[in-house]
Amino acid sequence: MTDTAPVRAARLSDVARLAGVSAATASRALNGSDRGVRDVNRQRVLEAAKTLGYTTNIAAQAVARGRSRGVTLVVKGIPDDFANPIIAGVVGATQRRGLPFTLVSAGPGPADLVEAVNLARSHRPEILMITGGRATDDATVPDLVEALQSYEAEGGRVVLITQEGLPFDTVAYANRKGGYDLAQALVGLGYREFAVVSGMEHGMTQRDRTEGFMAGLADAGIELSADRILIGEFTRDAAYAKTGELLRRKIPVEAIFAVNDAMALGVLTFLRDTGSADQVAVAGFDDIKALRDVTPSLTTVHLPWEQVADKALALAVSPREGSPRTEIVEGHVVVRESTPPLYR
Amino acid sequence: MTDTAPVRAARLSDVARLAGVSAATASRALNGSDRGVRDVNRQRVLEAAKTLGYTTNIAAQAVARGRSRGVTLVVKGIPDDFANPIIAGVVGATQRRGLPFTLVSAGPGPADLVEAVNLARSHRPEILMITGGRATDDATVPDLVEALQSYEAEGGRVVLITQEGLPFDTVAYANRKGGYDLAQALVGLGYREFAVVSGMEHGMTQRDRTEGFMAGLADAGIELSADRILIGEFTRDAAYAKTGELLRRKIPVEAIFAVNDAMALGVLTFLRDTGSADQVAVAGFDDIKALRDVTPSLTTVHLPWEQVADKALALAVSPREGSPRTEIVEGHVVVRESTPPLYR
DNA sequence: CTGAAAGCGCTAACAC
DNA sequence: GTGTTAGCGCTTTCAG
Repeated sequence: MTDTAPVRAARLSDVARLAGVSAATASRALNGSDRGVRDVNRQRVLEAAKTLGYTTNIAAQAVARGRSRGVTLVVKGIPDDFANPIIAGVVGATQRRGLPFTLVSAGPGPADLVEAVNLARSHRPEILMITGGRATDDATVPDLVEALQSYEAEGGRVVLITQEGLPFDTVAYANRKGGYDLAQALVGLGYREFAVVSGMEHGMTQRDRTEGFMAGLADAGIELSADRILIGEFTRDAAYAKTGELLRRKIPVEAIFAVNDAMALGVLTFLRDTGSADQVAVAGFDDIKALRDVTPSLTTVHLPWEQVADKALALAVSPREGSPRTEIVEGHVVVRESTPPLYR
Repeated sequence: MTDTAPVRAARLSDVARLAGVSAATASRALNGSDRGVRDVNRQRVLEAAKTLGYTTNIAAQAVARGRSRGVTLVVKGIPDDFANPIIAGVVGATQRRGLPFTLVSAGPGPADLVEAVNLARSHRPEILMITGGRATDDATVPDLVEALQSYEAEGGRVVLITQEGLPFDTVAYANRKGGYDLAQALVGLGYREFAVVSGMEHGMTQRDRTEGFMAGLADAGIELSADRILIGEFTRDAAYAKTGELLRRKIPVEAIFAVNDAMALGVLTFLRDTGSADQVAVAGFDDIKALRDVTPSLTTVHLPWEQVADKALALAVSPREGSPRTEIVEGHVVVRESTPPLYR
């Protein structure tokens, strides 16, 4: 039988000894970015590493270097079902650049984000990215900003995705404009009576989308009264429920705008379940891939997800500038079957 | 203006000094699992840490301890949209237990898995989990096994999810049984003429599901000829295309079994696009949440995703046993609208 | 181009 | 209980 006594993993010094060089040389050959190792030695080291099954001890490397390579992404609110295109994008983008990627997931409470950021900080990554919604009335924002600022002061880079308005490099969506354009498109299709199904009251994303939508309507001479804006949770289920509430109130509605696709799906499903699917149009926001096969296909605002992660990473690896930069990613309206032209 | 000179992050010794204790005591108060610090001192340390904005340097901790806490998950084949219930499950399960979670994503090639495992190894995590499909003819399996074995020899714990048949603790689905039960259920509904849309030829998962399905048919006296089994990629798009091929061949088909839900969606969409949705039944496998609102709702084999991650973690934290354990997670057939009873 | 030596920040015996 | 003293495995001056 094989001996089961815990063996220690091969260390750099083991590799060095086997290759007949010093640890310093082995280090340079294996991980050092600088050149400056004779080819013979480099070969020897590489070979020794292979026969020993050596893998760099990243932690030790991070301690010695003072910082660990790659990006750590903090995500607020990982959904159990729906796709998170941002995570996928960042995973892909880091992979393409050969950067190690680590994910830290934050719990649902407002304070959880700060906690998660501190956990992420403890990894001392070169790049820290944060994504996920934020409430406008979030009392923990100062804590968050402070944590992030110390982190930058220590030499790390911070990029926010979606978290507009904080003093860090940011990639954000043109939520307002998307809402505006969508409203105009729907009016162009002939709709006049609208309702909005939105998420929690203080969410920035939904607020901007809703405001943009209202502005778009206003510019077409249509006013959206407060009773036509339904506030619930940011989920498909909440949207499903809210739609029922709306219709029960007998408010005449030709089209419902849900502030994201997941919610639009809830609206759509409610309408279908109650047999009113062909009487009320539905539009969403995001254009998530997982929904491309729903029927009727969903009119929505397409967001170029792939670009988001790339832009974020580009910001992160470029030298810092005096003041924080914000990259706005614009979406565009995609009209599909869920909002057929309305002839009156 | 504030000074921009890179400040160093607060170290444990800084905290200790401010609290008027030794580094050892500070360490014990902050991170040490043992008790043995007077309450006064503990308070002092905690307070000092807070005023200094101290966060543990995880890397240093890992070096000192020889291993880093938490689980690293290696995922083969992260889809565009990140709709991976296993990842979500593991994120949730680790979070519930307060364990740090790290994700390493493997590229699409067979050798990429080994590479990703070695990257994961270099983090020296306590627990290494691997998920994602494997081909039966994968030539890199020996390398994978070797890497994983050295890792265990070094004291790490390995748990495989979905990757049956390797000498490590494993959580797997009852793919064969699921296929079998589904076949029986469909026969019970009155179907007799079947086709299977499957993924790459050498995939273990799809092979087991297909074999189980065929066995289920066989036990009902139905044979599935080879020309009724379509092999393509493991994606919605491939399934869409393959369905077209199938129908063009004029093979009489009453029901199509797609080996996973994503592919079933492709089948469904093709049928809908060509107006034959109500003539051919469709069934999938997985019961992924994102598809709960498709129409017609999809008959499928429900897999208890939540359990998978929990079981995997339970295996990982329990002491190792002499021989590798395998936990089989069973699914159950859920009949929905996509396979209405067929009266003949 | 290479090696010796001094840390990186933390933990873990081992004394007191 | 608490402090002292060695390291953990790697990188990085600094000499040569």
